[in-house]
Amino acid sequence: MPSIQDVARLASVSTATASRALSRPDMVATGTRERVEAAAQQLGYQPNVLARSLRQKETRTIGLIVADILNPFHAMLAKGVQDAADQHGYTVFLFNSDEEPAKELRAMDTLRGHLPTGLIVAPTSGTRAHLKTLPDLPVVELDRVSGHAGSTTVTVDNLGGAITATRHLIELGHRRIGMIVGQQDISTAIDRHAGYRAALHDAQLPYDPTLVLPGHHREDDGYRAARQLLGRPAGTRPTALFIGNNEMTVGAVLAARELELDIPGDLSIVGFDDSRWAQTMSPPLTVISQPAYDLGRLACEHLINELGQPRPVTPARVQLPTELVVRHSTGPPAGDALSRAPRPHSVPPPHSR
Amino acid sequence: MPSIQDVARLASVSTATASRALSRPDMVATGTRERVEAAAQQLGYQPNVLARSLRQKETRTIGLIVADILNPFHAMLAKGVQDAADQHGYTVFLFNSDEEPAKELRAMDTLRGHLPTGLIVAPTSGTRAHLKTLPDLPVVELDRVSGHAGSTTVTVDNLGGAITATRHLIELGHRRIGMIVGQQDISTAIDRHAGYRAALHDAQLPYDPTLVLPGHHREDDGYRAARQLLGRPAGTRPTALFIGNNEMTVGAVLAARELELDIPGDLSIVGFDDSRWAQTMSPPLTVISQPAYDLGRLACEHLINELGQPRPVTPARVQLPTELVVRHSTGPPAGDALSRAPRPHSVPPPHSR
DNA sequence: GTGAAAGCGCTAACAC
DNA sequence: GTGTTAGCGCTTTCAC
Repeated sequence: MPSIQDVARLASVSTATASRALSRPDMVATGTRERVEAAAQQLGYQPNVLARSLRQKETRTIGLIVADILNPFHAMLAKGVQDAADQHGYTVFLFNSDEEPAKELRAMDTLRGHLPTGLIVAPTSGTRAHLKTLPDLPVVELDRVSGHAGSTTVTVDNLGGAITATRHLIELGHRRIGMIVGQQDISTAIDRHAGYRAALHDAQLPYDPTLVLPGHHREDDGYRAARQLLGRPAGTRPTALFIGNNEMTVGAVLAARELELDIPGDLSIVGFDDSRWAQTMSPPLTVISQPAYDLGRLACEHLINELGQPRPVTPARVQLPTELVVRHSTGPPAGDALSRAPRPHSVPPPHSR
Repeated sequence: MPSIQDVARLASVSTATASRALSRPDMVATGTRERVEAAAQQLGYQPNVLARSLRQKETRTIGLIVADILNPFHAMLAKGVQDAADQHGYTVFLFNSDEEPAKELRAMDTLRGHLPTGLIVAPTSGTRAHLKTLPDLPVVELDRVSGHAGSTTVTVDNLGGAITATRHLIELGHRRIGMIVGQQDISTAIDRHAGYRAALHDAQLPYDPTLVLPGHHREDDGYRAARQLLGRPAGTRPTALFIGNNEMTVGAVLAARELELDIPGDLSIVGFDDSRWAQTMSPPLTVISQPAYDLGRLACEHLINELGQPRPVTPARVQLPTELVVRHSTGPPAGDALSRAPRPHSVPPPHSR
């Protein structure tokens, strides 16, 4: 790798001039600039980011910690962050916490040594404590909030989304609506749970805690919780399910299939977060959709914007709306309008394009 | 951030000794070592990776360029790479090429400035040329091969997988088997196409080029190609489709649904690459499955292993097997055993767990 | 076993 | 406008 010394020598200038010519062209005579540029070009010179960062104490690097890159929602968050970072000349260090606080802490330690200019994190239950190890780093929390005082947050309206989802089921005539909820130390799970309760309350329906089962956001958790809820004797079994995240929804749908329940004839399902899977599933799933890409993009842009500024006393709170997308996994409960006889799965309607 | 100077001062030693105590404990007296460790602990010292890398000319960083992190297959590759890197104390810089050679080149330029210890890349059509800009960097090509002479490659047996897939359809009685094939400047697409031809040839079936449509690996390409193939008049329309990647398979399935074709009654489908979508689709899809995680893991481990060694004349070629997973999207052609009357979609069998 | 000193490649003060 | 020089934080000779 040629260094700036090589470039300077070839252009017959000092390294300082070469450096200026390349990073502050206006501080240098036109002829000199051109000579330096030609030399750099000829040698295929690429500045050593390490040396520059060490000197400037500024790496133009952003740390990103998502919970699980295999989850399409998180992959989309990452994509949004990366595209925005790219556009502003920042490089992203991506880490997975796999929802494990310990892994998240390891990622932060590694990151710390790389002196990122800022950090974007989709929090786990440990994040609030872990962020204390990075006192001077600008932090944006993405999708979930940890409670750390100094973080800017970029989230969706989880409460509103959950209310809308639950209300949709209520309006269809459901009275026994189960919920599969995420870990109660994760903000999104708490908010969605609260929304569910609020919608029931608004409709003057009782909140039955036995209809609410917890999971850890994984497909398996959704499967197990659904088996348990749907295994209840007829009459106490929920006629509809609101499920707190995308992965658990998959599990719940598989459980319903295994029990040969017709969706939505025997059971209505609303998931949180849209995906191709939800769209092409049969029947296509009614969901609360989230603007995942924009969430990631905005998190990154807010972070970069804040870098110049002094730290405000109250960090920004960005909240994006969600949207109810009604497809074919929700309908009136069986007792209402339809016979309880088992029916074949309906043919899914053509995918709209 | 405390520096090693701070640690040294607190432990009343020179920076040299502090450095040794932390990275080469055996070169230092036990008492000294303990004092330094205590000081480091107390200050929350984290070595500055930039300074270390600059000095050692070795960053313990691996560049990873995948085609599309939103594609679950590529996300899984990335996960495999990252887990392995993590385990060996390496940090991964992840980039997306989005299948665009220009983006790939940009990623490589950025990467170059960060002096990665090695590079893992899922090639685009431009990779072979681009790698010439990184002459001394150990490179592992992942999933696809670019033709670059110096790269170790970690791939699956695409030829064998395609032969198996096509033979499976032939054995079911299909004679008009269409293929939707990827870009013919991507090695996997070439190999899968060749496998398809080879299997036809082995069965003494003619190769009909009008039954083979190209796509650029995207869902939309699969959709369009399938519409075209399935729009042919009955009698010349293929009774089965072998599709060259996961995304295009989604598009093809949606096209078949739109045409209200029963799968597998009217049309058998085999996809390349398994996924949760393929498993939970109705009907569950017959696929050639690939060990994506292992592919990523092995790519990383090979790269790290090679770092010490001198560059061998002939780089390693690692090839992992694929596996035919027969589910319910393949069956005998309609003319053979079943009526051509439209039938309702069959109820998908319970998901095995 | 430990310390002094040099230097990785770069940029920013400071001269001129 | 340009050159000289110092120094970012670290590791590594080379002395002792």
